[in-house]
Amino acid sequence: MADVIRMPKQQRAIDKKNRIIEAGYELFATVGYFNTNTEQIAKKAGVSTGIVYSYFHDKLGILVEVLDVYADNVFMPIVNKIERLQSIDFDEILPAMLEDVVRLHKNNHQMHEALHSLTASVPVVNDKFIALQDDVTAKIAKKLISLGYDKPNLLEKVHLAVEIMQLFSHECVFDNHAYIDYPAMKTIVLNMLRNLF
Amino acid sequence: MADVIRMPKQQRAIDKKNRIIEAGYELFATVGYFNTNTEQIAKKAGVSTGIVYSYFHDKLGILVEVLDVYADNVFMPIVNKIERLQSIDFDEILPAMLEDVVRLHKNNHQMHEALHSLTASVPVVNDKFIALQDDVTAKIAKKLISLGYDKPNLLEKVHLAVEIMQLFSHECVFDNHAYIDYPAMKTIVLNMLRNLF
Amino acid sequence: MADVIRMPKQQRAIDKKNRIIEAGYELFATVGYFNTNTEQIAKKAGVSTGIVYSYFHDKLGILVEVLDVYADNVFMPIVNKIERLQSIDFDEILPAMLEDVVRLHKNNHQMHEALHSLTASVPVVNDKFIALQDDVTAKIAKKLISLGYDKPNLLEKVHLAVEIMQLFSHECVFDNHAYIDYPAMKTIVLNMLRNLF
Amino acid sequence: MADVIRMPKQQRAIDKKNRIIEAGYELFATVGYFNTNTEQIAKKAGVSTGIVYSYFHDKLGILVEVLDVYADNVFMPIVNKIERLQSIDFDEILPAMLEDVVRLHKNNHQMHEALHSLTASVPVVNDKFIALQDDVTAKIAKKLISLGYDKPNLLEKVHLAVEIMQLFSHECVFDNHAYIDYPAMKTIVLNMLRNLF
DNA sequence: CATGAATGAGTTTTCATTCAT
DNA sequence: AATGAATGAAAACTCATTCAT
Repeated sequence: MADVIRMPKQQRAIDKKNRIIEAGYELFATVGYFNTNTEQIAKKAGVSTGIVYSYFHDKLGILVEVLDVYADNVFMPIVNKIERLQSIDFDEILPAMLEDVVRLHKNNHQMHEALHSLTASVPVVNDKFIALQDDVTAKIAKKLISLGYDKPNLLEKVHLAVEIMQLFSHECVFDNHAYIDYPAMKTIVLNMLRNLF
Repeated sequence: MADVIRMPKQQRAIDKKNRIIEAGYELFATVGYFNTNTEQIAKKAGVSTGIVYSYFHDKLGILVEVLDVYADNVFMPIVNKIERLQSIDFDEILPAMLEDVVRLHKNNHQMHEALHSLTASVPVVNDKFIALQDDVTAKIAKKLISLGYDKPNLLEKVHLAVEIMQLFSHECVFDNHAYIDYPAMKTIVLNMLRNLF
Repeated sequence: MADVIRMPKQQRAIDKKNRIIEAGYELFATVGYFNTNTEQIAKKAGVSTGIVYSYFHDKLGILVEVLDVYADNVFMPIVNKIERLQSIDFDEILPAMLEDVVRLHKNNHQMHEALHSLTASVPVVNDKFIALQDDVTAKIAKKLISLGYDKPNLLEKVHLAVEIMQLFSHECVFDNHAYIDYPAMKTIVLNMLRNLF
Repeated sequence: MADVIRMPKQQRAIDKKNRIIEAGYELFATVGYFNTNTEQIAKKAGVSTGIVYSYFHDKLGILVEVLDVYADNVFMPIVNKIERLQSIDFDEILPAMLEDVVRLHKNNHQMHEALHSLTASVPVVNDKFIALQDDVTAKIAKKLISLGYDKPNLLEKVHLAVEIMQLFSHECVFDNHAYIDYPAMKTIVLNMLRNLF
């Protein structure tokens, strides 16, 4: 493993690093981490294989930064939106948030799968996922409390709500089950969430 | 890839095949499919590497049969129990079923992760997972109808219920979030499920 | 690095392992350890690159076994001969031993260089060399004592004698200095050694 | 390989070149030529990797100049001292010279090892080593003759004496053998050398 | 002159699969 | 049928050298 990794300062170098992350993102998302090799990443990014190891310690290092991008793409928009709320109206918040989660999941579901698939065998991915969930839950709960929410077990509820939204998004995106009526399911899910809070 | 694979008929051969599947199960569950090699499987099964290719087309072939075992271990007990019900009493059924799901998940969660992780990159695993979910949902729904359940969107509800139970089991097993009060969460989940039906 | 290495039991496999060691011996001797790659070793040994890693943990593992062969080729014949002595007559022993050292060095000097060159950067080689020197010195000293030698500082003398013989052999083999009259030098060296004991 | 290399004339450039040689010296000495890369040398010298190729044809070019520095550090002081002698008194010269050789070896033994290790695989290093030994031997012999020494085989004796001193220094520096009494060995070595001339 | 980013061939090592015995 | 040695393509990673800026 390379001793030192380069922190690119010139714009061109930053672009290059980002292109590698993007290429990794797409390849990991489409064929999976273990089915992607560094040469493919380099080729897709339009760089040499060597330069990859100037910017990343190793292949896993790319994954870690891809995970950060994923977090920024998928969770941050939702958290940011919640944090800008002025008042609590779950009848309004929940449908809007569910829309967002579904939409963002649609754009990133392959990456979600690819990353989730590594939690079992790659500790750093697992740790990052947990930290991300903790962060999201904590931020949303904090905001709700600051807006006056005062019922018990808020953290558990937020955690569950986020997970159920993801679960539903997952169903929508993959649409694997012919017998499922998604609009109906959506209504059911929103009812569940409404009752939850 | 081997042209023909053997359908073992003698008991000794059946045992051998099963030992390979078991070895695969344990290894895939503990270190993941991509981190396991065929030599390790053969060794753990107490057979030669060559013989593996008499019983399975390739490494993926082992995975497929491991997946079947997983289905039998995890889903079938629950489905069977439901199918033996004489009457519907959700206040009784749901807590009992949740207990079962958590317990079975505890025993098989590593395999769950390992298999789930392959849905993105290995089509056959994805297909099998979907078929399994379809089957479980259909069987439970059918039973409930036969016992007189007549509210709408039953398939969507069953599907959701099963997924939420798994989601909760997953949380319990990994216990990754220090701020979660699991008994409280369990009550919340059971309430959600109770309201669902 | 391979988890396990194979201990070949069949004669064919033993031969193969030996052919790899031999190939390594020749290549390390002629072009040096760092200028030899595993593919070259495999090719010279007439085996595939993969099989090398069945018999050796890694490239360094080959070096270690090559070192053992070197020790057997170069030091053991001399030690064995000393150990078979019935009486001490340095006027007879020293010239004979010097002849042996020169001859063996002539046959193995390239390996000597190659191995010696690694003592600085490869700890295991250094350790083996030291152990070898210790062993040779101890065995010769022990034999001399058993034959009645009773002057002081025997270990220092034996150690020095062995090193000076090697030094002279080295000079003879490489014959790098045009101005050196080797027969004359030999006489001088033998006188030194004779006076030493 | 760079077509042309620069002969630095400005002081700043000379400093830069010397810093590269120094950096190479330290790195080759501590971890060996093959375990050092040009980036490390450049970094340690405080220059860019590119500039290295303005002053040296290639990595080997650095080694060659490092070797010159080594020669200046280790052999020249001893030769110079001999050349300043006014009369021959071996009882005085030999212990003093041995002291010098041991001291200089102590300061440079890592480089000695590193360079010696390359004689087998890098012809230019071998050639330089031989030329150096020839030069040292010739200069010392010439001086002794000019001071009236007239016994035969002087070149052989000087050559041997220098080598034995190095051999002893090497033993002292590494101190690898627990059973060696170094003061006693020193006395033995000095006796040998005294008898030699 | 100087920089350090970039190249890409080369290195070590792994492993699914085959095949001689 | 069974063994496990053998294959060789492919993977991750390194580094001497070049070159755009």
